[in-house]
Amino acid sequence: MIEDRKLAVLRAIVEDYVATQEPVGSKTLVERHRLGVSPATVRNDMAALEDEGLIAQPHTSAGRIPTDKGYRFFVDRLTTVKAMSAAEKRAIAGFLEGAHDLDDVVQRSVRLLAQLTQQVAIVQYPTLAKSTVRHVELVALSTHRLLAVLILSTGRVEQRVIEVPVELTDDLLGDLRLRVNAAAAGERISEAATALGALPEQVGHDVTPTFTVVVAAVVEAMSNHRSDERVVVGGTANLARFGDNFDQTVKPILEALEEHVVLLKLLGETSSDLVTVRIGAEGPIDQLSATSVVATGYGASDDALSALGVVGPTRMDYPGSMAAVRAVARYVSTILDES
Amino acid sequence: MIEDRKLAVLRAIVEDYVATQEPVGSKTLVERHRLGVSPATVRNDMAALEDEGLIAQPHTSAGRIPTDKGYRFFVDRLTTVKAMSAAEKRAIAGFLEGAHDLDDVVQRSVRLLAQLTQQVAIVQYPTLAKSTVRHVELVALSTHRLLAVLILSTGRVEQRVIEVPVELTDDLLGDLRLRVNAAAAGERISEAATALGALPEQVGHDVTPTFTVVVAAVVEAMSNHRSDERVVVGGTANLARFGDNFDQTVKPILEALEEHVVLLKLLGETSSDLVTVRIGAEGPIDQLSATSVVATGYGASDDALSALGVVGPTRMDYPGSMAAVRAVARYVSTILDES
DNA sequence: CTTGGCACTCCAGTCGTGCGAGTGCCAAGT
DNA sequence: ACTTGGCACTCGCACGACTGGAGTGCCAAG
Repeated sequence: MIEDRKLAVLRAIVEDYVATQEPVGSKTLVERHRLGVSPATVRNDMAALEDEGLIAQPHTSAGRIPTDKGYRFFVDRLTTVKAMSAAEKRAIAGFLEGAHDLDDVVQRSVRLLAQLTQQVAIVQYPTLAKSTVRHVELVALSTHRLLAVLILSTGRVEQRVIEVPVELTDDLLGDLRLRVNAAAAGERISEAATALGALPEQVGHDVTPTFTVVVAAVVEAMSNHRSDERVVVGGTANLARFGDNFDQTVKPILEALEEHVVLLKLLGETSSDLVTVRIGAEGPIDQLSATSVVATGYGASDDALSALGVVGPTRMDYPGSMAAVRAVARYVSTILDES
Repeated sequence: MIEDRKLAVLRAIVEDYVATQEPVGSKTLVERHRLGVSPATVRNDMAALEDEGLIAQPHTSAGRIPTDKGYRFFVDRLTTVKAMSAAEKRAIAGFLEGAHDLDDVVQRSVRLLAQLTQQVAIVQYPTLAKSTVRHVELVALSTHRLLAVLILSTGRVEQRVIEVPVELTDDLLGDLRLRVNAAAAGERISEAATALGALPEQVGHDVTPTFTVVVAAVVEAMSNHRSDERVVVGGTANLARFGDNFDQTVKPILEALEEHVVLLKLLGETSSDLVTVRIGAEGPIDQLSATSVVATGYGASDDALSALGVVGPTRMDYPGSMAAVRAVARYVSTILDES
């Protein structure tokens, strides 16, 4: 039971500090939270918590603030993801309902997430890896160039300009289109790639080079990491919550947020159905060592296609953020499933 | 000649203040710039400049800083856009060369511009308004839904999911595709829209509703403002140059930068071949009253398709920014022309 | 019209000082 | 074995006074 109270104290410290952003002392603690004990008792517990490395004081004779380890403990053991209220659910659904476009869905999700959590939101575009090829369209741009447009089941569209070695005729283009679609349509892109690879061998000798280059471009477009790498960031204005001295705290974060490759690493390690929380220096990115990341996978039906989440100061409302991230991920998944 | 010196003083003040970010006094001024006169003389000139509203002092007994009006004067009369060095030109060309994709071009341009100017860069996607329709592709998604993909000469791709009232057959789809392309391909989108409008009347009574709804969706996709409205922002970390008190200065700017609609207004009023400079409160957006915008149109050949520019503190390096903006706009135009 | 001189202003940084929040420890109480 | 009130102690921080310096405006002389 003494253990229980210690944890209650930790929870209270975290909640208070998150709310006020100020180190919290024993006295204010017992005032605000109804722990049925005196400040002195709380002080003893605090000393113990400090020994365990869960809280720390910025300087002697200041209140305590949670350490990264303390937050970790809080998140792992002291928190249950609270469900969103019916009103919030309606708001989310309503906000995402109007989207008619993949871009639109992603865009709205970012905004929504940023607004709900009052933090920086990141949404990764649905990954190609697990989607199927709906259609491949080839359009002649000039005599030696064509545009390949790849339409995927997730609604994503990839495009490539391809230089071809021979002069393009309508017949050749038609043949190409037919064969490519026959081989690729309906397949998962990994399978489509192999199916396409066999194509050039099946056609007349004269057009083999053309087939080769086109197939290569289409395959490249399929497996292109750049497309997986697309992420959208929003709510950067919420970085204001970080407090002052911009240069040291916020600037590196903004820089990291522009490195989309970096963000993908951040989101990449999330598992599908669980909300992952990475606190402070736990993450792989130095520039974000003062921030926490709450993320989760999302996507149609069973397997996760992609990920979304929020980035904020370690001092953040974890339960709230986790709930919001989870809720948005679910709604986005539903919407993607429908279309 | 006294006028000449006054202007030289103004120029010197602007340059100094931009470089140091500190109010500049008469003494430091004569030291740094070789005006052949004494501080006292400069003081007289400064008093005159202040009367004219071109400079101001934050408080008595501090140096002077330029007012918005002063910057305006500086930009209009005291500055010639300096050409980029050969090395810089090569760097720009090299940076943009690798792009093979419209998205890529835009993305790289933003980065480049942000890096060159050390400020926030904004690039608007090429406008649809003046591009022509390359191809319209219709793909069946299910029995009553199809995906319309609109491929434009700029390389932009628009897509719409359309619900159709009748069951889709391959024949119907083929007919649709044929007719729509015949009407629209090669046309500017305004003309394509009218051409398409006539389509439903030319087909059999039974499929008219289908044609109507598909044509409507395609036309909507063409004229859709959302596509014109796409802008990409980069280099927000450079807002650190603003100095401190984040909340009051930087936060509203970040907020404004996320409102893409707002940014379009900002870019929208730029003329094609000239670099437009909007200083401080001259702009239409309150939140950006402490910033200046340097922008220009860009696009293939004669008519401007779109715009790009940078946003920074009024205290910015105008000649440098103008040069960079102009240079990048030119290179992007060239590249878009090629593809 | 320029220039040196001079009195004046006012910001910014420094140094003390006192207050208050918070702590740790101890002895007494339950 | 815990809890609790008391108490001395520690610092950070806000506040105020002070001062140095940069900068100004004005004036009279060149």
